Amino acid sequence: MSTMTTASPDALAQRLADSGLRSTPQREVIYDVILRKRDHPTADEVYARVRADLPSISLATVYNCLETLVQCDLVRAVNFERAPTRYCPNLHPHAHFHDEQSGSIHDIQLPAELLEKISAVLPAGYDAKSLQITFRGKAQPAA
Amino acid sequence: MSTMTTASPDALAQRLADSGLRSTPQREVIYDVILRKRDHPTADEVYARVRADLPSISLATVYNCLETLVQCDLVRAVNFERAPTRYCPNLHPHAHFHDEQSGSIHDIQLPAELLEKISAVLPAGYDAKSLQITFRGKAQPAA
DNA sequence: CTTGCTACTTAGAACCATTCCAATTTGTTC
DNA sequence: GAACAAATTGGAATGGTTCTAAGTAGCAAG
Ligand SMILES: [Mn+2]
Ligand SMILES: [Mn+2]
Ligand SMILES: [Zn+2]
Ligand SMILES: [Zn+2]
Repeated sequence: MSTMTTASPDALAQRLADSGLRSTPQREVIYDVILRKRDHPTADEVYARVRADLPSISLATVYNCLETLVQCDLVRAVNFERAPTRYCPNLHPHAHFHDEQSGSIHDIQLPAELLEKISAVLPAGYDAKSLQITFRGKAQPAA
Repeated sequence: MSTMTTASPDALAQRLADSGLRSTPQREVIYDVILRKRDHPTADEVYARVRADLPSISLATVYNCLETLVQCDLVRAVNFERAPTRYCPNLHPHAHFHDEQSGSIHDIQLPAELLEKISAVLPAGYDAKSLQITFRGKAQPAA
């Protein structure tokens, strides 16, 4: 299978190599931190978590590594309004639900059938490379 | 009819009064500028256009007035990634297509039927107040 | 009218997520 | 293990937006 959606930590070295990049402790720990707790942390939150393992890492490196992971398609960057960018390890096509109460982000699975219907709404001449769908409202903690 | 989608310039004074706010030259010109050219200008672009009529307006006032218009539901604020906020006079529910070549934003009409299908994808317990749909890609100048 | 009250505007400082920069460190290749 | 390239680092810079404090303008009694 060619598209991997829940990449293992080991996939990192391979992906980096494919792009002519090196595997470094910083990149490994950052990727690991994002895979482990599958919320949608900001760069600052990643920084805080990574420092447990790498106390001397710099925030600039966190930004650099996150950018690298995004380029390598191992992580997605998602934005809500003008709030700090968040990072998402879910590579399936999915929507985001932003809970206004808690500030938390929930992934919403999207049936392929629906994605097609949405893309079909584009007039001729429009060629969409990406589609972003964001809900905002109240989310009950599901039982 | 209760919901107005292409408000006249005169609607402004009424909407402001409804919220206990005053109609000012700055608010009138800014609203007018956004209605006239229905692209999706940034605050800076609004500032540039408004200065033709009000050369001494300040950028802070532009931000203040735009915020007021958004609160009064006369204009919508839309964000693309972390780029400067853009302002949209189209109050119909619609998606946005961001043309990567030109940087321009195009409104995409959404059938109510599709909007329902999209909202239906939310699990029980999720109550969405707003939905944002953004395409990104290449758009041919339609004939 | 005038006085007082409040809303509004203004210039500039502050904010803050992110990017840039120059210097150092690290890893890889011969 | 010298040479070279890639990556990391701390700190400065950036830039859209918000804040602050002072000034201005419209309105409501008196
Ligand atoms: Mn947010
Ligand atoms: Mn943009
Ligand atoms: Zn996600
Ligand atoms: Zn629009």
